[in-house]
Amino acid sequence: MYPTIAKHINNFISPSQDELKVFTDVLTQVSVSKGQFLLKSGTNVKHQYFVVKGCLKAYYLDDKGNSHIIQFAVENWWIGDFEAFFNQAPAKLYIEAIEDAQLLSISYANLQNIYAQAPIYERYFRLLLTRAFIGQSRRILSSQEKNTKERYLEFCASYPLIEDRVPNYDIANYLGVTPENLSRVRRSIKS
Amino acid sequence: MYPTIAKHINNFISPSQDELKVFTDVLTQVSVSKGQFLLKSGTNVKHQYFVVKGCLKAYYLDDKGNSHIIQFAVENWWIGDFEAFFNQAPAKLYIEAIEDAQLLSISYANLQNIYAQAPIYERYFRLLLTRAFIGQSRRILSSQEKNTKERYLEFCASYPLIEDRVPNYDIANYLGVTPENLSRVRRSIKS
DNA sequence: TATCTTAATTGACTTACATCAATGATATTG
DNA sequence: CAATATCATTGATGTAAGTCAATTAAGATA
Repeated sequence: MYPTIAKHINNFISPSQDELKVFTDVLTQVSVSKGQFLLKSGTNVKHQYFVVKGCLKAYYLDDKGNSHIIQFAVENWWIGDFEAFFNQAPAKLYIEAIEDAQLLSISYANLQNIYAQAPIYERYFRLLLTRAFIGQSRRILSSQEKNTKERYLEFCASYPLIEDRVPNYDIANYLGVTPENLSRVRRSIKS
Repeated sequence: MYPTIAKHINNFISPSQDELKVFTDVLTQVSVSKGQFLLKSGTNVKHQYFVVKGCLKAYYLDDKGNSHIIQFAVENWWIGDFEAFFNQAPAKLYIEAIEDAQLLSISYANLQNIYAQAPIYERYFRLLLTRAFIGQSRRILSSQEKNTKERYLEFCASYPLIEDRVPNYDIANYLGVTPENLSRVRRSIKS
């Protein structure tokens, strides 16, 4: 049952068969085609999503109508509007499929039940969060310390799987620069 | 015993008296005077610190010799080189007292014991991490979406307690701008 | 209080990146 | 395959913020 996510969980914790079942039993399969939305700003956030197959982006649309990509997700990543999920508030993010995607979703209510039934998952999400927190710290540092060229190279090194699956303007957006600027930077790298 | 941190813990979880004791029993009191270091880059990171009194900053010194403030901490905040602590690796950060400070420290080994003895603390740190993760997400978004003036105003609104305790050049550094630029921005706000 | 040090401000100049506009390259679709 | 839309690249120009240098203000120390 859901071998992909089971394997992922086993990378962080060592649940018993029963504990594993507690988790996988409440998962639901979800599919989205390229260009479609898994979540839209303003709607209620009931789920977090684990990517079995495909590629997605999570972005914020600001007052001026500019989008800001918060996160990409490929296989074995969790994605969602984490803040809204945690606070059970309306979404501030859009989540859109960059490729056709298959996901597993878990609801807020089910996750709370899991924490009660199998506290080992407190640890699982604590470890996931730790990793995500460290990743974000690096991103903040990087944005202050490095210029666009360095950040782009770092991005390519850190996300070799993602780089070729995501259009350039999305990478530029993620890095917080214009596609024009990224284009020039990429040319300067080649020469 | 350590009422400050006990109160903080009770904001997130509801431990029994015994569980609370498990935690507070292993805490150690630490003091640092203004200008002194709680941690220096390259040293082993054995502890995380809870601020009972005072104000500190955590910063990274890059290859070019520029510092980048990652975090400020005042009363009731945890501070440390979280990545190094988690990976039990040498510190990349410096932690320096901006005001004379009193802290409580917890060692890595003790924390692992606590997780085993009182798993409720998995939850405590999961919730702390969740909050910190959301805060970082906001900081990343803010740095992309907003100009210096807006970010400075946001900083003042978000950290009213910290603003008056931290020198301007430290705030500028945290925001990722020069003190000169922040000075001009502040003037433009007054008028 | 006077002295010394450190921080904040201001001015002149430079630069990295944004913006606007046009062209070239790739996909997508009838 | 041609037509059309979308994305990437290139050029010209504007601007926010950086850098360097000097001055003023505020703390610290004797």
